[in-house]
Amino acid sequence: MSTELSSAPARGRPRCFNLEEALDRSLLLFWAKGFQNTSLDEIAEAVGVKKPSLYAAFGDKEMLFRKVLQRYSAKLSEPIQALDRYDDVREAIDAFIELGIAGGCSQGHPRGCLLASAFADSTLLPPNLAKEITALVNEADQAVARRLKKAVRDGQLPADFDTKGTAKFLITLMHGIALRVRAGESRAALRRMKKPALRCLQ
Amino acid sequence: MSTELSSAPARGRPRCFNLEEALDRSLLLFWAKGFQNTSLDEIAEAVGVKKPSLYAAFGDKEMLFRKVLQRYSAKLSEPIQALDRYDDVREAIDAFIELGIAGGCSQGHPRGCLLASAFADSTLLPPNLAKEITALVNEADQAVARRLKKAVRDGQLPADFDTKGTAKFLITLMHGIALRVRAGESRAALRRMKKPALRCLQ
DNA sequence: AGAGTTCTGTACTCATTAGTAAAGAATTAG
DNA sequence: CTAATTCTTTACTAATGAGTACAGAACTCT
Repeated sequence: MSTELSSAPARGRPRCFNLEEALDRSLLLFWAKGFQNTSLDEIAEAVGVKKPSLYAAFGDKEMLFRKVLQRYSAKLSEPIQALDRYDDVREAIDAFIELGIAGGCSQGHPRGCLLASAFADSTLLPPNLAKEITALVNEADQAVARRLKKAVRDGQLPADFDTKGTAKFLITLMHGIALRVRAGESRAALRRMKKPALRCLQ
Repeated sequence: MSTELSSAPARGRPRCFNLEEALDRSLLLFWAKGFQNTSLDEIAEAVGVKKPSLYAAFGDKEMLFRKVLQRYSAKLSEPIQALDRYDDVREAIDAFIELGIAGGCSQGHPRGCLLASAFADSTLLPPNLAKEITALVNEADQAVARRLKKAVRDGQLPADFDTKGTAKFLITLMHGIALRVRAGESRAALRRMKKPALRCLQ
Protein backbone atom coordinates (compact mmCIF):
# COMPACT_ATOMS: atom_id res chain seq x y z
CA MET A 1 0.00 0.00 0.00
CA SER A 2 2.85 2.36 0.63
CA THR A 3 6.12 0.47 0.56
CA GLU A 4 8.92 1.32 -1.81
CA LEU A 5 7.76 -1.45 -4.10
CA SER A 6 5.43 0.96 -5.84
CA SER A 7 6.80 0.56 -9.35
CA ALA A 8 4.43 3.31 -10.40
CA PRO A 9 6.42 5.95 -12.29
CA ALA A 10 6.00 8.42 -9.40
CA ARG A 11 4.31 11.65 -10.21
CA GLY A 12 4.96 14.81 -8.23
CA ARG A 13 7.91 15.69 -6.09
CA PRO A 14 9.81 12.59 -5.02
CA ARG A 15 10.12 11.76 -1.34
CA CYS A 16 13.52 12.81 -0.07
CA PHE A 17 13.83 9.99 2.45
CA ASN A 18 13.50 6.24 2.42
CA LEU A 19 10.41 4.85 4.13
CA GLU A 20 12.07 1.67 5.35
CA GLU A 21 15.02 3.59 6.71
CA ALA A 22 12.70 6.02 8.43
CA LEU A 23 10.92 3.09 10.06
CA ASP A 24 14.24 1.67 11.20
CA ARG A 25 15.24 4.92 12.83
CA SER A 26 11.82 5.28 14.39
CA LEU A 27 12.14 1.73 15.64
CA LEU A 28 15.38 2.51 17.44
CA LEU A 29 13.85 5.50 19.15
CA PHE A 30 10.59 3.79 20.14
CA TRP A 31 12.56 0.79 21.32
CA ALA A 32 14.80 2.95 23.47
CA LYS A 33 12.15 5.20 24.93
CA GLY A 34 8.73 3.74 24.34
CA PHE A 35 5.72 5.19 22.59
CA GLN A 36 4.88 8.01 24.93
CA ASN A 37 8.39 9.18 25.59
CA THR A 38 9.43 9.39 21.98
CA SER A 39 8.39 12.62 20.31
CA LEU A 40 7.76 13.10 16.64
CA ASP A 41 10.18 16.01 16.76
CA GLU A 42 12.92 13.58 17.77
CA ILE A 43 11.97 11.11 15.11
CA ALA A 44 11.85 13.80 12.47
CA GLU A 45 15.32 14.90 13.45
CA ALA A 46 16.62 11.33 13.42
CA VAL A 47 15.11 10.73 10.00
CA GLY A 48 16.38 14.06 8.73
CA VAL A 49 13.06 15.57 7.72
CA LYS A 50 10.47 17.83 9.28
CA LYS A 51 7.39 16.63 11.05
CA PRO A 52 4.85 17.24 8.28
CA SER A 53 6.74 14.85 6.05
CA LEU A 54 6.31 12.12 8.63
CA TYR A 55 2.65 12.86 9.04
CA ALA A 56 2.22 12.75 5.27
CA ALA A 57 4.05 9.45 5.01
CA PHE A 58 2.73 7.57 8.02
CA GLY A 59 -0.43 9.22 9.27
CA ASP A 60 -0.10 10.01 12.94
CA LYS A 61 2.09 8.84 15.78
CA GLU A 62 -0.04 5.83 16.48
CA MET A 63 0.05 4.61 12.91
CA LEU A 64 3.78 5.10 12.77
CA PHE A 65 4.22 3.03 15.90
CA ARG A 66 2.03 0.34 14.42
CA LYS A 67 4.20 0.05 11.37
CA VAL A 68 7.25 0.00 13.59
CA LEU A 69 5.70 -2.81 15.61
CA GLN A 70 5.10 -4.82 12.46
CA ARG A 71 8.68 -4.24 11.45
CA TYR A 72 9.90 -5.30 14.84
CA SER A 73 7.99 -8.55 14.63
CA ALA A 74 10.48 -9.67 12.00
CA LYS A 75 13.48 -9.32 14.30
CA LEU A 76 11.51 -10.77 17.14
CA SER A 77 10.76 -13.91 15.24
CA GLU A 78 14.32 -15.15 15.63
CA PRO A 79 13.74 -17.03 18.90
CA ILE A 80 10.42 -18.25 17.53
CA GLN A 81 12.06 -19.61 14.40
CA ALA A 82 14.62 -21.39 16.54
CA LEU A 83 11.76 -23.43 17.98
CA ASP A 84 11.54 -25.43 14.79
CA ARG A 85 15.27 -25.83 14.31
CA TYR A 86 15.62 -28.66 16.81
CA ASP A 87 13.94 -32.03 16.90
CA ASP A 88 14.35 -32.28 20.64
CA VAL A 89 11.90 -30.01 22.41
CA ARG A 90 14.31 -29.35 25.26
CA GLU A 91 16.98 -28.17 22.87
CA ALA A 92 14.38 -26.09 21.06
CA ILE A 93 13.17 -24.32 24.19
CA ASP A 94 16.72 -23.89 25.40
CA ALA A 95 17.61 -22.16 22.13
CA PHE A 96 14.42 -20.12 22.33
CA ILE A 97 15.37 -18.74 25.72
CA GLU A 98 19.00 -18.31 24.80
CA LEU A 99 18.19 -16.34 21.66
CA GLY A 100 15.69 -14.27 23.56
CA ILE A 101 18.34 -13.27 26.07
CA ALA A 102 21.06 -12.77 23.47
CA GLY A 103 18.80 -10.78 21.17
CA GLY A 104 17.85 -8.38 23.93
CA CYS A 105 21.46 -7.88 24.99
CA SER A 106 23.15 -7.53 21.64
CA GLN A 107 24.82 -4.37 20.42
CA GLY A 108 23.54 -2.00 17.79
CA HIS A 109 20.12 -1.43 19.31
CA PRO A 110 18.50 -0.64 22.65
CA ARG A 111 18.43 -3.33 25.30
CA GLY A 112 15.32 -5.33 26.02
CA CYS A 113 12.33 -6.11 23.87
CA LEU A 114 10.16 -3.46 22.27
CA LEU A 115 7.14 -5.69 22.45
CA ALA A 116 7.60 -6.59 26.10
CA SER A 117 8.08 -2.94 27.02
CA ALA A 118 5.07 -1.94 24.97
CA PHE A 119 3.06 -4.72 26.58
CA ALA A 120 4.09 -3.45 29.99
CA ASP A 121 2.29 -0.19 29.47
CA SER A 122 -0.25 -1.25 26.93
CA THR A 123 -3.00 -0.07 29.26
CA LEU A 124 -1.69 3.47 28.84
CA LEU A 125 -1.62 3.36 25.07
CA PRO A 126 -4.38 4.11 22.57
CA PRO A 127 -6.81 1.17 22.65
CA ASN A 128 -6.12 0.04 19.11
CA LEU A 129 -2.42 -0.08 19.80
CA ALA A 130 -3.04 -2.04 22.97
CA LYS A 131 -5.09 -4.54 21.02
CA GLU A 132 -2.39 -4.97 18.44
CA ILE A 133 0.22 -5.51 21.11
CA THR A 134 -1.91 -8.06 22.90
CA ALA A 135 -2.47 -9.83 19.59
CA LEU A 136 1.28 -10.07 19.02
CA VAL A 137 1.77 -11.48 22.50
CA ASN A 138 -0.94 -14.04 21.87
CA GLU A 139 0.74 -15.02 18.63
CA ALA A 140 3.93 -15.67 20.54
CA ASP A 141 2.04 -17.80 23.07
CA GLN A 142 0.57 -19.81 20.25
CA ALA A 143 3.85 -20.30 18.44
CA VAL A 144 5.37 -21.84 21.55
CA ALA A 145 2.23 -23.86 22.21
CA ARG A 146 2.41 -25.31 18.70
CA ARG A 147 5.96 -26.44 19.30
CA LEU A 148 4.99 -28.07 22.57
CA LYS A 149 2.06 -29.83 20.96
CA LYS A 150 4.41 -31.24 18.38
CA ALA A 151 6.59 -32.51 21.21
CA VAL A 152 3.57 -34.27 22.68
CA ARG A 153 2.84 -35.86 19.32
CA ASP A 154 6.50 -36.89 19.11
CA GLY A 155 6.25 -38.54 22.48
CA GLN A 156 8.80 -36.15 23.99
CA LEU A 157 6.22 -34.86 26.42
CA PRO A 158 3.41 -36.77 28.16
CA ALA A 159 0.00 -36.80 26.54
CA ASP A 160 -1.61 -34.81 29.34
CA PHE A 161 1.04 -32.08 29.19
CA ASP A 162 -0.45 -28.58 29.51
CA THR A 163 0.96 -27.10 26.33
CA LYS A 164 -1.02 -23.88 26.47
CA GLY A 165 -0.24 -23.17 30.10
CA THR A 166 3.42 -23.94 29.63
CA ALA A 167 3.64 -21.82 26.48
CA LYS A 168 2.12 -18.92 28.34
CA PHE A 169 4.52 -19.57 31.17
CA LEU A 170 7.51 -19.41 28.83
CA ILE A 171 6.46 -16.21 27.08
CA THR A 172 5.64 -14.63 30.41
CA LEU A 173 9.07 -15.54 31.69
CA MET A 174 10.64 -14.03 28.59
CA HIS A 175 8.79 -10.80 29.26
CA GLY A 176 10.21 -10.72 32.74
CA ILE A 177 13.64 -11.46 31.35
CA ALA A 178 13.25 -8.65 28.83
CA LEU A 179 12.63 -6.21 31.65
CA ARG A 180 15.82 -7.29 33.39
CA VAL A 181 17.78 -7.14 30.18
CA ARG A 182 16.52 -3.62 29.70
CA ALA A 183 17.42 -2.69 33.25
CA GLY A 184 20.99 -3.68 32.49
CA GLU A 185 21.35 -7.11 34.02
CA SER A 186 24.22 -9.17 32.63
CA ARG A 187 23.76 -11.99 30.18
CA ALA A 188 25.45 -14.37 32.59
CA ALA A 189 23.03 -13.52 35.40
CA LEU A 190 20.12 -14.02 33.07
CA ARG A 191 21.39 -17.37 31.83
CA ARG A 192 21.17 -18.72 35.34
CA MET A 193 17.43 -18.64 34.98
CA LYS A 194 17.50 -21.05 32.09
CA LYS A 195 18.00 -24.19 34.13
CA PRO A 196 15.09 -23.60 36.51
CA ALA A 197 12.96 -22.53 33.56
CA LEU A 198 13.71 -25.62 31.51
CA ARG A 199 12.42 -27.82 34.29
CA CYS A 200 8.93 -26.86 33.15
CA LEU A 201 9.42 -29.64 30.59
CA GLN A 202 9.82 -32.03 33.56
CA MET B 1 11.08 13.10 59.56
CA SER B 2 7.70 14.16 58.30
CA THR B 3 5.09 11.60 59.26
CA GLU B 4 2.09 12.44 61.32
CA LEU B 5 3.85 11.15 64.41
CA SER B 6 5.32 14.59 65.02
CA SER B 7 3.97 15.11 68.52
CA ALA B 8 5.42 18.62 68.37
CA PRO B 9 2.65 21.11 69.31
CA ALA B 10 2.55 22.38 65.69
CA ARG B 11 3.16 26.03 65.14
CA GLY B 12 1.75 27.86 62.15
CA ARG B 13 -1.23 27.05 60.01
CA PRO B 14 -2.12 23.38 60.27
CA ARG B 15 -1.98 21.21 57.19
CA CYS B 16 -5.47 20.71 55.81
CA PHE B 17 -4.82 17.21 54.52
CA ASN B 18 -3.46 13.98 55.88
CA LEU B 19 -0.03 12.98 54.61
CA GLU B 20 -0.68 9.25 54.71
CA GLU B 21 -3.96 9.64 52.94
CA ALA B 22 -2.33 11.83 50.32
CA LEU B 23 0.28 9.13 49.77
CA ASP B 24 -2.45 6.52 49.40
CA ARG B 25 -4.23 8.54 46.77
CA SER B 26 -0.98 9.24 44.97
CA LEU B 27 -0.23 5.54 45.11
CA LEU B 28 -3.45 4.68 43.35
CA LEU B 29 -2.72 7.15 40.58
CA PHE B 30 0.91 6.18 40.11
CA TRP B 31 -0.08 2.55 40.20
CA ALA B 32 -2.71 3.06 37.53
CA LYS B 33 -0.72 5.28 35.21
CA GLY B 34 2.94 5.15 36.11
CA PHE B 35 5.34 7.91 37.05
CA GLN B 36 5.46 9.81 33.80
CA ASN B 37 1.81 9.64 32.95
CA THR B 38 0.56 10.83 36.29
CA SER B 39 0.55 14.58 36.62
CA LEU B 40 0.83 16.51 39.81
CA ASP B 41 -2.29 18.36 38.81
CA GLU B 42 -4.19 15.09 38.88
CA ILE B 43 -2.71 14.12 42.19
CA ALA B 44 -3.49 17.51 43.67
CA GLU B 45 -7.09 17.16 42.56
CA ALA B 46 -7.32 13.63 43.97
CA VAL B 47 -5.89 14.78 47.28
CA GLY B 48 -8.09 17.84 47.32
CA VAL B 49 -5.40 20.49 47.54
CA LYS B 50 -3.47 22.67 45.12
CA LYS B 51 -0.10 21.75 43.71
CA PRO B 52 2.05 24.02 45.87
CA SER B 53 0.80 22.21 48.97
CA LEU B 54 2.10 18.96 47.55
CA TYR B 55 5.42 20.50 46.69
CA ALA B 56 5.67 21.90 50.19
CA ALA B 57 4.84 18.55 51.76
CA PHE B 58 6.79 16.15 49.57
CA GLY B 59 9.41 18.05 47.61
CA ASP B 60 9.07 17.31 43.93
CA LYS B 61 7.43 14.63 41.86
CA GLU B 62 10.36 12.29 42.18
CA MET B 63 10.43 12.47 45.96
CA LEU B 64 6.70 11.92 46.12
CA PHE B 65 7.02 8.83 43.97
CA ARG B 66 9.80 7.57 46.20
CA LYS B 67 7.63 7.83 49.28
CA VAL B 68 4.85 6.13 47.38
CA LEU B 69 7.20 3.31 46.45
CA GLN B 70 8.18 2.85 50.07
CA ARG B 71 4.53 2.74 51.00
CA TYR B 72 3.82 0.22 48.30
CA SER B 73 6.53 -2.07 49.56
CA ALA B 74 4.34 -2.77 52.55
CA LYS B 75 1.49 -4.15 50.44
CA LEU B 76 3.94 -5.92 48.22
CA SER B 77 5.44 -7.80 51.09
CA GLU B 78 2.38 -10.04 51.37
CA PRO B 79 3.62 -12.72 48.99
CA ILE B 80 7.06 -12.40 50.53
CA GLN B 81 5.69 -12.93 54.00
CA ALA B 82 3.85 -15.99 52.80
CA LEU B 83 7.21 -17.56 52.07
CA ASP B 84 7.82 -18.10 55.76
CA ARG B 85 4.33 -19.29 56.54
CA TYR B 86 4.89 -22.82 55.28
CA ASP B 87 7.43 -25.41 56.34
CA ASP B 88 7.34 -27.10 52.97
CA VAL B 89 9.14 -25.05 50.35
CA ARG B 90 6.80 -26.17 47.58
CA GLU B 91 3.80 -24.99 49.53
CA ALA B 92 5.61 -21.76 50.31
CA ILE B 93 6.45 -20.98 46.68
CA ASP B 94 3.00 -22.02 45.59
CA ALA B 95 1.49 -19.55 48.05
CA PHE B 96 4.00 -16.93 46.95
CA ILE B 97 2.89 -17.19 43.34
CA GLU B 98 -0.77 -17.48 44.25
CA LEU B 99 -0.71 -14.37 46.41
CA GLY B 100 1.23 -12.51 43.74
CA ILE B 101 -1.46 -13.26 41.19
CA ALA B 102 -4.33 -12.63 43.58
CA GLY B 103 -2.83 -9.40 44.87
CA GLY B 104 -2.44 -8.01 41.37
CA CYS B 105 -5.98 -8.94 40.41
CA SER B 106 -7.86 -7.90 43.50
CA GLN B 107 -10.42 -5.12 43.60
CA GLY B 108 -9.98 -1.69 45.08
CA HIS B 109 -6.80 -0.81 43.29
CA PRO B 110 -5.31 -0.85 39.80
CA ARG B 111 -4.35 -4.19 38.31
CA GLY B 112 -0.77 -5.35 38.19
CA CYS B 113 2.21 -4.44 40.31
CA LEU B 114 3.45 -0.90 40.72
CA LEU B 115 6.99 -2.12 41.21
CA ALA B 116 6.99 -4.36 38.15
CA SER B 117 5.57 -1.60 36.00
CA ALA B 118 8.07 0.89 37.36
CA PHE B 119 10.84 -1.61 36.78
CA ALA B 120 9.69 -2.00 33.19
CA ASP B 121 10.47 1.59 32.41
CA SER B 122 13.08 2.26 35.02
CA THR B 123 15.51 3.24 32.28
CA LEU B 124 13.24 6.17 31.45
CA LEU B 125 13.02 7.42 35.00
CA PRO B 126 15.31 9.76 36.90
CA PRO B 127 18.46 7.79 37.77
CA ASN B 128 17.91 7.88 41.51
CA LEU B 129 14.45 6.49 41.10
CA ALA B 130 15.78 3.77 38.83
CA LYS B 131 18.32 2.82 41.47
CA GLU B 132 15.69 2.63 44.16
CA ILE B 133 13.49 0.45 42.00
CA THR B 134 16.35 -1.88 41.15
CA ALA B 135 17.19 -2.10 44.83
CA LEU B 136 13.64 -3.15 45.66
CA VAL B 137 13.74 -5.80 42.95
CA ASN B 138 17.01 -7.09 44.34
CA GLU B 139 15.50 -7.26 47.79
CA ALA B 140 12.73 -9.41 46.42
CA ASP B 141 15.27 -11.69 44.74
CA GLN B 142 17.08 -12.06 48.03
CA ALA B 143 13.98 -12.74 50.06
CA VAL B 144 13.11 -15.66 47.82
CA ALA B 145 16.73 -16.84 47.78
CA ARG B 146 16.76 -16.89 51.57
CA ARG B 147 13.68 -19.09 51.61
CA LEU B 148 15.24 -21.47 49.11
CA LYS B 149 18.46 -21.64 51.10
CA LYS B 150 16.45 -22.60 54.13
CA ALA B 151 14.87 -25.38 52.09
CA VAL B 152 18.33 -26.63 51.18
CA ARG B 153 19.30 -26.63 54.85
CA ASP B 154 16.07 -28.46 55.65
CA GLY B 155 16.93 -31.09 53.07
CA GLN B 156 13.91 -30.24 50.96
CA LEU B 157 16.14 -29.25 48.06
CA PRO B 158 19.46 -30.79 46.98
CA ALA B 159 22.67 -29.31 48.33
CA ASP B 160 23.78 -28.08 44.92
CA PHE B 161 20.48 -26.34 44.20
CA ASP B 162 20.98 -22.94 42.56
CA THR B 163 19.04 -20.86 45.06
CA LYS B 164 20.06 -17.51 43.64
CA GLY B 165 19.32 -18.40 40.05
CA THR B 166 16.00 -19.94 40.97
CA ALA B 167 15.03 -16.97 43.12
CA LYS B 168 15.78 -14.63 40.25
CA PHE B 169 13.80 -16.90 37.99
CA LEU B 170 10.78 -16.73 40.26
CA ILE B 171 10.81 -12.97 40.67
CA THR B 172 11.32 -12.54 36.95
CA LEU B 173 8.36 -14.76 36.27
CA MET B 174 6.29 -12.74 38.70
CA HIS B 175 7.19 -9.58 36.82
CA GLY B 176 6.00 -11.18 33.62
CA ILE B 177 2.84 -12.28 35.36
CA ALA B 178 2.30 -8.77 36.67
CA LEU B 179 2.35 -7.44 33.11
CA ARG B 180 -0.29 -9.93 32.07
CA VAL B 181 -2.39 -9.15 35.09
CA ARG B 182 -2.20 -5.50 34.19
CA ALA B 183 -3.13 -6.22 30.61
CA GLY B 184 -6.32 -7.81 31.88
CA GLU B 185 -5.64 -11.53 31.71
CA SER B 186 -7.89 -13.63 33.91
CA ARG B 187 -6.80 -15.13 37.19
CA ALA B 188 -7.63 -18.58 35.89
CA ALA B 189 -5.40 -18.18 32.85
CA LEU B 190 -2.58 -16.97 35.05
CA ARG B 191 -2.95 -19.86 37.47
CA ARG B 192 -2.19 -22.28 34.70
CA MET B 193 1.38 -21.04 34.80
CA LYS B 194 1.80 -22.15 38.37
CA LYS B 195 2.31 -25.82 37.64
CA PRO B 196 5.06 -25.34 35.06
CA ALA B 197 6.66 -22.73 37.30
CA LEU B 198 6.68 -24.94 40.35
CA ARG B 199 8.67 -27.56 38.51
CA CYS B 200 11.69 -25.33 39.03
CA LEU B 201 11.84 -27.00 42.44
CA GLN B 202 12.39 -30.27 40.56
C1' DA C 1 6.08 25.92 -21.44
C1' DG C 2 2.14 25.12 -18.44
C1' DA C 3 -0.94 22.26 -15.63
C1' DG C 4 -1.41 18.92 -12.30
C1' DT C 5 0.53 16.35 -8.57
C1' DT C 6 3.10 15.28 -4.49
C1' DC C 7 6.35 16.26 -1.32
C1' DT C 8 8.97 19.81 2.00
C1' DG C 9 9.76 23.37 5.30
C1' DT C 10 8.17 27.44 7.98
C1' DA C 11 5.48 28.80 11.26
C1' DC C 12 2.17 28.35 13.62
C1' DT C 13 -2.09 26.40 17.32
C1' DC C 14 -3.50 24.42 21.38
C1' DA C 15 -3.03 21.52 25.26
C1' DT C 16 -0.38 19.71 29.00
C1' DT C 17 2.76 19.85 32.70
C1' DA C 18 6.69 20.53 36.19
C1' DG C 19 7.72 23.89 39.03
C1' DT C 20 7.50 28.72 41.44
C1' DA C 21 6.56 33.60 43.25
C1' DA C 22 3.90 36.05 46.09
C1' DA C 23 0.09 37.27 48.82
C1' DG C 24 -3.20 35.80 52.12
C1' DA C 25 -5.19 32.54 55.92
C1' DA C 26 -4.78 29.91 60.21
C1' DT C 27 -2.42 28.88 63.99
C1' DT C 28 0.89 29.39 68.37
C1' DA C 29 4.15 32.07 71.39
C1' DG C 30 4.70 36.03 74.08
C1' DC D 1 -3.16 42.03 70.45
C1' DT D 2 1.26 41.37 67.81
C1' DA D 3 4.79 38.81 65.76
C1' DA D 4 6.49 34.73 64.01
C1' DT D 5 5.49 30.62 61.66
C1' DT D 6 3.60 27.44 58.47
C1' DC D 7 0.47 26.29 55.36
C1' DT D 8 -2.91 27.41 51.13
C1' DT D 9 -4.21 29.46 46.98
C1' DT D 10 -4.02 32.29 42.81
C1' DA D 11 -1.63 33.11 39.07
C1' DC D 12 1.84 32.69 36.77
C1' DT D 13 6.52 30.74 33.75
C1' DA D 14 8.84 28.02 30.60
C1' DA D 15 9.13 23.91 28.18
C1' DT D 16 7.38 20.35 25.49
C1' DG D 17 4.76 18.01 22.18
C1' DA D 18 0.91 16.45 18.85
C1' DG D 19 -0.93 17.99 14.97
C1' DT D 20 -1.90 21.46 10.93
C1' DA D 21 -2.29 25.51 7.35
C1' DC D 22 -0.04 27.19 3.84
C1' DA D 23 3.20 28.47 0.55
C1' DG D 24 6.89 27.00 -2.15
C1' DA D 25 9.83 23.28 -4.43
C1' DA D 26 10.44 19.29 -7.47
C1' DC D 27 8.81 16.30 -10.37
C1' DT D 28 5.70 14.18 -14.60
C1' DC D 29 2.58 14.57 -18.36
C1' DT D 30 0.89 16.84 -22.38
